Amino acid sequence: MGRNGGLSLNFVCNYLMNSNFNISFTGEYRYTIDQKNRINIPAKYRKALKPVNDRTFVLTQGFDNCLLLYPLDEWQVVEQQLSLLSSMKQKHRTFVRSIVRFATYVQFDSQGRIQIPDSLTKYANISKDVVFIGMIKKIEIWDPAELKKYETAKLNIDSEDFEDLANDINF
Amino acid sequence: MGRNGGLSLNFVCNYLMNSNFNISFTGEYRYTIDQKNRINIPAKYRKALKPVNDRTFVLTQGFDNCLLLYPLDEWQVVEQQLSLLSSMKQKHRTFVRSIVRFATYVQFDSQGRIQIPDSLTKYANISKDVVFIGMIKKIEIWDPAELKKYETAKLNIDSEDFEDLANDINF
DNA sequence: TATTATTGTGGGTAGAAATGGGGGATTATC
DNA sequence: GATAATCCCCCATTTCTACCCACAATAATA
Repeated sequence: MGRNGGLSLNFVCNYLMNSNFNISFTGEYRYTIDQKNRINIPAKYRKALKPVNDRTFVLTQGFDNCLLLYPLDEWQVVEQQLSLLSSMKQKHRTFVRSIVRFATYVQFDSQGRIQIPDSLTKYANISKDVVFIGMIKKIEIWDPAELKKYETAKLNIDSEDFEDLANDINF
Repeated sequence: MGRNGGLSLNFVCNYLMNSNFNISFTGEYRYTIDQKNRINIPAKYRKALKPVNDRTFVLTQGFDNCLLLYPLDEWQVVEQQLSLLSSMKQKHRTFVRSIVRFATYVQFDSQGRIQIPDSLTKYANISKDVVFIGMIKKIEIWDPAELKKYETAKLNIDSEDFEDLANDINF
């Protein structure tokens, strides 16, 4: 910082490009939702969020009854792609609508919480507890019961597929 | 700005990201129309509107019995495109006419409301309630019943297409 | 172990947002 | 020119939400 509280250009550049902020989202965390539909975002995720994002995520519907939380800049990539789809084609319109329709900009408060719209808690069957799962560039939010349901359903997934994929990515 | 004239980090970040005016239209909101045919524009959309637009949108017919609301500057892009179509071709003329003919400039009042012409409420079957759906660069306005009708009709859309599209855009 | 910082959860409150309605100015219609 | 219709600005009320403070639980540190 400059001596009078102003920011030097070097400082800002370093801050913005600094590598602590390339940290990805990993791990699993469990939290509770309060009466005002607020949930805490795991501190690790908050710390991993680049400052350009200005404490904002985009929350939307994912597949399999979970919610997806994108850092603002990651979401803008998605949007960019979506905007390339033609609004003349019925199929494309429907697709864009189904994704964007539930997307909400959420900025966490000074306590680190975001508010979840009713439509999304309903979609994900969220009532009391919530599980965060880091997915590298984005975050999944599950109701614990839904997650379990999904897991047991997928337990007998062909483990060869799994191995194939693992090989593909050099895991 | 900081209290002593220095720049806060948030301010700098916002400035670098071109402030909050790159924010797009997302999410879904429900409002009611009043006796004077006025509807509130969701505060989030108003905030996302660039100041150059001077509180004005262009309202017109969309596909699927919904209305479309373009920020003025986005509409100008559309007009630009339309003007490239040949006026020699009958098909083009019809297309241009069908879009432009119902386009109305609307400026929201100090309460944040716009007024909807009768011809458009009639087209979209709007009577009492209204659903706004953000579509990134534009906004759709639906009558709830029409929307539902449309949704149930599209429920049996090929879900493979859906997954393909989702894969394409890395969602 | 004692002490301090951080994190997660609860709740109150000022200000913003949503909605309804009045009334003057402008425009349209006869 | 008189009347009606419409638009635009203002005010009022209720609902909602962003922001604030508080505090317990946990983690970190001396």
